[in-house]
Amino acid sequence: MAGGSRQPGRSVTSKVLSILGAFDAAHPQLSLTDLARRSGLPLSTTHRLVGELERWQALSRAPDGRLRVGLRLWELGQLAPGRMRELAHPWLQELFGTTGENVHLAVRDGLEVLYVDKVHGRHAVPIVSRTGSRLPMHPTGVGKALLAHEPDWFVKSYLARKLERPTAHTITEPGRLARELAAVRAQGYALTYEEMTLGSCSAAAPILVDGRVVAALGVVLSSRRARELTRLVEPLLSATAGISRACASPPASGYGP
Amino acid sequence: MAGGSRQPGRSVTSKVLSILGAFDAAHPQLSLTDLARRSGLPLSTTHRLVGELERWQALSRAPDGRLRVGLRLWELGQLAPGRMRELAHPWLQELFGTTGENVHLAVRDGLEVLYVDKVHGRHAVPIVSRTGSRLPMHPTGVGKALLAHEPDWFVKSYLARKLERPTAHTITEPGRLARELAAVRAQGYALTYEEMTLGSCSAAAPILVDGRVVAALGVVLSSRRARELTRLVEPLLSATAGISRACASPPASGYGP
DNA sequence: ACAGTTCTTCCGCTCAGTGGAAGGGGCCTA
DNA sequence: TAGGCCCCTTCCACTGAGCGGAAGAACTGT
Repeated sequence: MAGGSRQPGRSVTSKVLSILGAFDAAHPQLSLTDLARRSGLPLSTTHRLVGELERWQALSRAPDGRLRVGLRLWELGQLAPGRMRELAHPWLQELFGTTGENVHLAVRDGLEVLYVDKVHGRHAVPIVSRTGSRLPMHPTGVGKALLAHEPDWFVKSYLARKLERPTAHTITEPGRLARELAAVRAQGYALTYEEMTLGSCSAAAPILVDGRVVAALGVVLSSRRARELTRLVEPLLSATAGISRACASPPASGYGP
Repeated sequence: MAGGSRQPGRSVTSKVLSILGAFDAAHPQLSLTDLARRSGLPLSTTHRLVGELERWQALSRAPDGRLRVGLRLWELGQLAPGRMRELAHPWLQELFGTTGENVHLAVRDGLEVLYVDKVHGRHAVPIVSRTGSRLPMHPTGVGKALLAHEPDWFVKSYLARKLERPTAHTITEPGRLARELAAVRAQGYALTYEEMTLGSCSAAAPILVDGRVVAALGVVLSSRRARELTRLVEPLLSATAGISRACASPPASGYGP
């Protein structure tokens, strides 16, 4: 038999998606063989599919011949629900302007926070989060701000899992975390002290549109300057208020991230 | 016959790509039927493929049930060759800070400019270009800056086509445009006066890495303030120089847009 | 109630997709 | 120069995944 033992039950689409899914922040470019390995597809199949994807510029080749995500996909990604990002960006800039600190916009996706926008200075800062990266919710400022406003059942099921503990300061004890979240909800913003990364602390606040939390805005700074954090809260809150207002007014339809 | 007259010679991959390709800036969300129409696929086929794409969050649904590009594709797009964008962004911000005007980063893709980054104030500005949008080269500042540094054969073939003429000020006469490009190359930057959009003028300069032009930086402002344009050239050039330096130093590999 | 539109499901035929294997090319070390 | 190794590309005969027309379900407006 020529086809030998194929792998039944996998649609072509799922194969294409396996290929695309093989790329991530840690592996932004892959050789064909690596790609086949990571996607779990036979080399020849990968080869053919990659050819088709390349023709459409969904994938492109680095100078060294390795494959990477193509411009066309970037372009397509720009169409993803992004009015929020676009509207919010000027505020991120303004907040960056007044504070001089790294500013982030993030949304919840599943059980993680997805960073959707970022403004930072050009001087080398420890890169905790790139645009497009994901982190768990409980150790990050934006994550706590988002989680605090989720319905009870959601928080409960979040807390019920085994929580990662990236640093010794991470709060993972369910009772304490629940109290922390209640405080966040009450005061309208979240603070973190080295809960995700040693050396960094942050302040974050939720952005509400029509009473629903759609995103969170966060500021990160070096933990040596932790005491300055409270001074950042006021400009942070005025930025989130501004964004909320901007999002609330226009013809409401389709706010995602 | 059950299959009836299918459409042979189109791979599943190409169908998936037709579906994704049906989305563009003018149609960021589509109903299933529209999607089938625009992609040229039978409704039932579209339906099935959309289902698979949705499962992977490559597509998602707007509150009204229409389909749009999903978060997952945005995330994937963030992996597209973007060191340049990332490195350059702080300079765009700085340039925006010193000039207060809309700042763009663009690359050439095919015969068009693709806007890859943008910094603008929050006050209503006529949105000429969104991140991810395309425009022809000859009427835009960044386009002229990029085109001026392409090899002769490329420019020749560009000029040989029928050139769009979005406004009465657009330069489409090949001889005049060629002279204009020579001037741009000589002085190191390009200026436009209402050549793309009435009411807007711009200045733009190329970004060189290892002697190759990889992108262009542009500033747009209202044409009422056209005489201020020349004052923007110096900060513009210092920004492009800064970006060039930043791109040149680190381990060179894989600069795209 | 009825006509129009959009979405979803069904099903048997068939050809596009499949993946093992073999062939080509580059780059080491001996 | 030969041999070993890895990665990429091409080939081919089999077969089940994909196909799309058609029927039905779910809305919507009149």
